[in-house]
Amino acid sequence: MIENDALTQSDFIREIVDNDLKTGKRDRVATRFPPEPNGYLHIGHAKSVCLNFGLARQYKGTCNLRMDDTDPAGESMEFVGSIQDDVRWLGFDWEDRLFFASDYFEKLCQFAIDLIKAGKAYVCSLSADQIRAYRGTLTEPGKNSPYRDRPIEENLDLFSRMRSGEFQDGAHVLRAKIDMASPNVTMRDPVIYRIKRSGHYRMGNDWVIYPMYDFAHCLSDSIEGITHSICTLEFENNRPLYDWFVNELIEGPKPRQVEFARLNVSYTILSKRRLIELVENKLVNGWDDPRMPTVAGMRRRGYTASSIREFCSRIGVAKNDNLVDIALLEHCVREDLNESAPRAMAVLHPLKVIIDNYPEGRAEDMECANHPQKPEMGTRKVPFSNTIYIEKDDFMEDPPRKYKRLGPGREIRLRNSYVIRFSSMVKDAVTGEIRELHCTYDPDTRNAAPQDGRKVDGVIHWVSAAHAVPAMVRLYDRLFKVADPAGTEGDMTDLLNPESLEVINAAYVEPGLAQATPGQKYQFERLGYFCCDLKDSLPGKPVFNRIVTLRDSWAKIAGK
RNA sequence: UGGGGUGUCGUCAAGCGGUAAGACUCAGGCCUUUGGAGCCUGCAUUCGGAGGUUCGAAUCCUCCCGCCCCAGCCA
Repeated sequence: MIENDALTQSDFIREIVDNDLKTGKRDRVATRFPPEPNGYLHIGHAKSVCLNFGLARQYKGTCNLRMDDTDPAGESMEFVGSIQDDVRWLGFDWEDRLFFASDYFEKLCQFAIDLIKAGKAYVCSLSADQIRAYRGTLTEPGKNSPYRDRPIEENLDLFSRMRSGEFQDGAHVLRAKIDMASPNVTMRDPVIYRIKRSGHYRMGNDWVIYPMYDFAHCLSDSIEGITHSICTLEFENNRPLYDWFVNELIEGPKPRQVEFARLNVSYTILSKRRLIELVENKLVNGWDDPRMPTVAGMRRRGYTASSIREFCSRIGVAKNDNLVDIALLEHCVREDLNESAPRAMAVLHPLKVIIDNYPEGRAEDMECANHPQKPEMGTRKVPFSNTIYIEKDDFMEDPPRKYKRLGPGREIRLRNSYVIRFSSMVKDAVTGEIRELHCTYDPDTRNAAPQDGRKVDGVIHWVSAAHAVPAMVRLYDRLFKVADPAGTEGDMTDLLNPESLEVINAAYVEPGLAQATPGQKYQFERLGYFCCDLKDSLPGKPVFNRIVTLRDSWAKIAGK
């Protein structure tokens, strides 16, 4: 079912894996995708999911799904559930290997005791501020904590009492004894356990001490027999620490950390902190708002899993800082939907057209192809009558030269129907706004060229006024108005695109769409791809989300 | 001014000493009952800069410059 994947792809990570296999350093590949369940997955996570699960598939290995839940603040089952939904929806399967770092708390605690016994860890009773001060700066070495040389027995006793809840939050921490003068700040006696009485979404109040990422992650990898621990570049500084813990505590084959550049996409933001902000400040309508770069948001918008996979495959994997053009994502979506989405007609901004020489009360069923290049997708019948709606944009009172649509004296083809000619227009006496158009049709042109051989260039879509179904249509656009919001100064709120959502309450769709199934995707001809909303659409009262517009070469000409 | 990483077309990204892939974007053209789709064409004499090694360098060496990450009891 995964058609477009990485089976033939290559990148520096695959080269490393190839080499580890070839030299016999490893005889299998085991990866893991380790999100912290404190938010929803976004397109950046999707890149990591595709990489980790893709590697496993390519090398016939395994990829575990592991919740990296070592800091209870902000973690919840809701997020655990959404993460599973999203990974599964993206097309990947962790089989029976769903793990939780929190399930390793007991083992991790034993590892910490091993470290203390080896004289490589100590309980430090400095305050958070003091620890910071003792750490030194980027250019100056740190100073040893006065508690650094506590006897092993005392450390053991204190750590055990930390665990049993004898001390207040923050009273003590357990630290690795490495090197306060290391030029790499992460090696300056990092904290590995802290006291936190917040309660854990899974473990309840079983624990009051929690391991830090640097300690828990590498050991979780080791426990699971991970061979290649793939993470993003900002953890490169932490690799010596990763290796230090593993070397001190693990025998036999050790996991190898490999870092790649995290994804950035133009006109959006991928920092989890910022996304949480958007949701909590109600700047968007939840994690699955179709404008969000979250997997849930993209799914709701109507993006397909395969187009997201294709995107992840096309952007590659490297170590350069990057800002991938969102146009590439949109391209992947169009490319996929062009193949699979049945066509339909919908009028977003209706302008009434009366065809004066067409018998009133008469209706004809027009046979329409569901896909112009794919006859196997069949046809459908769309009713036509003397009063139709066309798009306001498709008429201009004083059109420019290159405009190929309706105007005074002009003739155009109605898609899947007749050729009509403009006769007159009716304007509002007060506002001057065009109220309706009167046209005549050429009866010989039903799905046929005019008999006299005259050329009709323009084609516009329409819907029969008496038969069309009113629908709500939501037009989504990029969330931010600047290409690189993350790299732009100022309040994020000021950078939001005020036109990222336009709701049309009174659009008209062809009758067949009244019963559209939520999640079904269509191409509304000449407009774009639309998805019947998963949550809000009702039979007879359909709601459609615009997934992405069609490429619009007229907009380019008109914009010049 | 410490340490780690990284600089190849507008944006991603191949390239691994033998003379700059591909994709997206963009610009033209063909075709078309979607100004859609499709098809064709064009788009880095040059690889952050300067030196050097070599018959030959984006690839090796030296120096310089830019950008990113690290001083959470976050991950």
